[in-house]
Amino acid sequence: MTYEEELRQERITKVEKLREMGVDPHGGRFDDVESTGSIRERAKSLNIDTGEIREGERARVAGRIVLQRVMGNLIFLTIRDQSGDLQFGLSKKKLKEQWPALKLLDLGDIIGADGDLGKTKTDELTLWADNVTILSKTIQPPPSKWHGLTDVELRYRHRYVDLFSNPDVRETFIQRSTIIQAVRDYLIGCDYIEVETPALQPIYGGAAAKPFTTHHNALDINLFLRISPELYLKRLLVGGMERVFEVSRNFRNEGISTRHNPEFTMVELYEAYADYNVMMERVEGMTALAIERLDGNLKRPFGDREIDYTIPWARHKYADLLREHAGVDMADVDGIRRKADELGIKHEKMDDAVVTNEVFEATVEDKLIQPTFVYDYPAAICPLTRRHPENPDIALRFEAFVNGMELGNAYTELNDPIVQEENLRSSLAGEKKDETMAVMDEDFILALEYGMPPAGGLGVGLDRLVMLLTNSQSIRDVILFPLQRPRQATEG
RNA sequence: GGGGGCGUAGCUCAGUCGGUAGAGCAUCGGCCUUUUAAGCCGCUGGUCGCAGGUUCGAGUCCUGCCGCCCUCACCA
Repeated sequence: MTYEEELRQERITKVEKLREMGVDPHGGRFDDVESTGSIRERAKSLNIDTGEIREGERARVAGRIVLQRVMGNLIFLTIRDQSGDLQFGLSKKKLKEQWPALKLLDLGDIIGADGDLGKTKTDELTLWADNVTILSKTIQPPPSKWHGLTDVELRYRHRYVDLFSNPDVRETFIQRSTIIQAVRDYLIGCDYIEVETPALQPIYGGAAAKPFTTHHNALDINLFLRISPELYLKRLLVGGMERVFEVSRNFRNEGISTRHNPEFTMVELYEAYADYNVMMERVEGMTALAIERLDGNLKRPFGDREIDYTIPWARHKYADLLREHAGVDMADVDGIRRKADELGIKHEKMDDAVVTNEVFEATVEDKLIQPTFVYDYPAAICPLTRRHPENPDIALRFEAFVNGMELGNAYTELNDPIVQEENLRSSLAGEKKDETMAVMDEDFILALEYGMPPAGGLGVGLDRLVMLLTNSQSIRDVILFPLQRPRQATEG
């Protein structure tokens, strides 16, 4: 038996001992629990004196034992719930009958207690228990009681341990919920409705990415996990749903990095009779509400930088940035190709627009630190976007960048079915076949033929928004269970 | 796929020039009714990621492999 198994066996023995005492080691319903946060708040107005036990000031709390100080017949426990930590005082005098069971408590166990509030002589707010309920006797030892779990691999593989032993991690995911709820509330406040469209799609489209493929047995057909909900949401515009959004889990069968996870969450929205300028306001608006719900601070640290989200964000034309940072004119194809040579980009077999965008990505993107809308993209790489009325080589598209990272992407949507069909039929040299946005979807074209109102559309990467607003350097720190290569069963 | 780094007790980490694998915490046993990472005494705990190689001798040097992190490439 390994030492690890021994430690586990010792705890299993304690579980059996509890059963012999007639104590259920796994508890049950435990009503009317007050959070430790609420208790701390309540205690402020009670003015409990140091060393006082306020008889009759009742409290009922449940949580996990994260620290334990046993002094023979007096035990102090630090109990952690979602809102924070609170000290329990367990005295043999008050808990005579339960004492043998309470001596079996270990770090990591989940318990509940009723008692009077007080303060110890070191002025620590304490629940002096007169009844303790064991809610879950644990058989795995928790990690280091003050370092928590630091091994990054174990943190991701055993996120549940990471969450209860590292309060900062839990706080980040609570903030994630706050941010996404703010995005929803903002859009609902703009008269949007939330919808759900297929994640299993017979044709994938709406983005340029490799899909995951799967198979439906009963229909005997191959399906793709969506890379984007775009083509379905636009069908809803045709159907007369004028403002729709979806919080969409998208799947892209591509590399993993600090900014990419194979499954990620976007909010994608479409607004009839709007355009991409309105979408810029939507990005600003949802971000501002999220910040307001967090701490209201528009100037936020990210790594060693400070990002200022004050509205309005900077707006720059794609062509202007290309001229500024690459020193070439967007219409100067030869100049762009010379620059591509300089940058070591192999562009011989690429379409002009693809080369242009390669140069843009290499020279401009990492310069866009403060929130910036880059607008008016080369039309050829935007098959789903309406053309500029004065220049058919320009598409009414913007991308939002923060800290050199693409946060969002928006169009004034193309609603001309004839042009849309042409765009989907033509593929660009230099684009990989399975990674182009130009995948023909006959039913989508048919929908457009029935008439889609002019509209603005927008997608915002919510994982990346959460990264930025919570100062998280890796997308894995804002995704609860990021993809990891599975380990053999030998791993604990 | 290229480059760099990491992998030692349940957890957090040391381990010098190649010379008997260590500490703290946790666990286990003992003392303890006001602790705050409680304290004190005693014990237990190891496939040094895996497999080879060099060597009288490898946690340490070499090769291959596995996993993770960073980075470049890839990637709306």
